[in-house]
Amino acid sequence: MQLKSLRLFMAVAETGSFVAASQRLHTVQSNVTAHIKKLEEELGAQLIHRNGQARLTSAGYALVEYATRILVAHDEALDLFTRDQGACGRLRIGAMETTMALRLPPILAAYHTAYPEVDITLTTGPTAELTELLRAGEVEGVFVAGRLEHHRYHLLNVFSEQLVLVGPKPMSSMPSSEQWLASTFLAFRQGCSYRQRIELLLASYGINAIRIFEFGTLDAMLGCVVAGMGYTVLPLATVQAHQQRFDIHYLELPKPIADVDTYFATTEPGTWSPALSRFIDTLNDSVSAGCVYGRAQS
Amino acid sequence: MQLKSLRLFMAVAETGSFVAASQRLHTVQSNVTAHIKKLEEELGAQLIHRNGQARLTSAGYALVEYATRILVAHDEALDLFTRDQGACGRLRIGAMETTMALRLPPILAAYHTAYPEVDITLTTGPTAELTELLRAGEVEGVFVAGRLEHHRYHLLNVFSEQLVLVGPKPMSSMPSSEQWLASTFLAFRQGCSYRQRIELLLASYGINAIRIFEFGTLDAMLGCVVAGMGYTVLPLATVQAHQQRFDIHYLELPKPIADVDTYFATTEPGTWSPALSRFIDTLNDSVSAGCVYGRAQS
DNA sequence: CGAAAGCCATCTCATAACATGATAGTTACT
DNA sequence: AGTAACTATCATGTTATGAGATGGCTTTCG
Repeated sequence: MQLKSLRLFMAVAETGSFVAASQRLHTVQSNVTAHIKKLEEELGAQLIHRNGQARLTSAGYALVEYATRILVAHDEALDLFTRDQGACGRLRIGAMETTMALRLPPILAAYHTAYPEVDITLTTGPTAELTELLRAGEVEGVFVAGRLEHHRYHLLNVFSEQLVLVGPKPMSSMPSSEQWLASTFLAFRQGCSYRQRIELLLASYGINAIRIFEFGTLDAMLGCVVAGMGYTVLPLATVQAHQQRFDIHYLELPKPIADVDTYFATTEPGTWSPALSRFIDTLNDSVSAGCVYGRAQS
Repeated sequence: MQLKSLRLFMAVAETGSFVAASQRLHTVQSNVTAHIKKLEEELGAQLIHRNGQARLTSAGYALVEYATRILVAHDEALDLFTRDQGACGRLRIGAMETTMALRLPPILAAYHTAYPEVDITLTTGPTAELTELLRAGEVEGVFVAGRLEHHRYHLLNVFSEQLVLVGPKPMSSMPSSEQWLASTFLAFRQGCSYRQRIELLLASYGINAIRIFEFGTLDAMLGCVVAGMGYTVLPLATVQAHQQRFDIHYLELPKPIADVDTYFATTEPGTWSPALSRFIDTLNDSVSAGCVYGRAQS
């Protein structure tokens, strides 16, 4: 059975004539005859009466229902891919906790307003986990800190964050080694790229082994900072957004360590679903950002 | 886009391999490549990652939903027509009032029990109207009295009725001409074949013009018979079934006029939908009857 | 009743599409 | 690096398809 045959069949059913059907679908009458005949052979039943006017038989009447379902689904699929604009289905996105909390809401809102038919699934996690999800194809794109290094991905530089050291009291300078050793570093669970930054920073101070406490959510972590449990490192914008609710203080970090770019990473263009394409459009509209490619590396 | 391509695509999606997909659908790997490639060209998006294992891209993931819908509908249609047994959809049947009331219920019940998925639409009317409905394709089969004479139909002799004259009092012989002229003949509306019979009978008595009162339903007609409004002609079985409720009496009519066969008329076999085929099966199971064809006549 | 017009089935032919098998190129794994 | 498994590409024979012409059938109109 061919989609073309079903289209011709429906055209005959609707026009009541083989000739009219052939004209509607820009082909020739003999073609219509051949397709209908083949359909009839496959289904083992005459589909159309040929007594003067072409009317549906009982069997044809029964086929109409299925043909309609098939062709409607086909049309929708074609429309989705070929017609610009419009998206539906599911969109699975991953993001870091901090990005999710601060940067994503307006973008998601804009996207959802524009394409309400898309079901969005959000996953949060540290950069390493997100990268793995993307690699495994369980999400269609992830917001991560720093460039991905494992595969060939399409990277879109969407945000530039400035990391700051966050503590319970005002700080005028970096805590001393003694202070570090006396406190705990609060971080997201393994894989958080911010955490790697602070480890790098501490290493430059000659501090290698510090106590680390891992959190799953931002709020819990900030609560513990306020309680004086230790320090953490977060984007400046995130800290400022939470200073109303938490009595936290920050210290700017040295430039090369402080600057972190957040990328939206996906597989290469051309593999994008319409829903994903539209999301990237929305992203580009929301931020003015450059666009670079990551390269495979062993 | 071809159904074959979608099947291969789904096979690749499910097996995760072009080779496995080709084996599952009994074809060759290069074929799978070609079909997927064509699909990708048509949709303008890469559907499958080929990095070692064949995983769906975001676009492929989006297509799965539509492909599933299309293929499920296709499978159902094929199953419906090719697999024996099973029927669904709609079945539109017409029948005379008397057939509907007495003969059809057990048959419809049996059919509905066997094929609950079929929606049955019943239409009642006199033979002439039913014939027209069948000709116009608005019903798939009709129960009519006597052979259809207009087109080439498939006729199934399902019931043999014996017509009797029905009146309000016991009769030992045919009413006299005076009695006829003094009363009314109660009949279903124009087109009822029983009515034609009585007109034939009366004509043999030399009575041509009698008063006729037309009814739409059996109950109304019987009520009027009881009230002494006139005579009517009905199948013996129908009269006997109603003698509990109505004080009616009957007189047997002369053989050639009394005997009426009820046929189930449909278009020719081969045009039957599965639902209709199953119905005819059920009919054949319910009655032991011969099977004849009506012929076209100008 | 007969002629004409419409409509569909059939046929042929040229072209396009397809399935196949072999081969080359890629990637992942050891 | 070498191997194994996988996919892309190519050449080829076959099939399927679409277009046009023709003929038979039915309906319609004079």
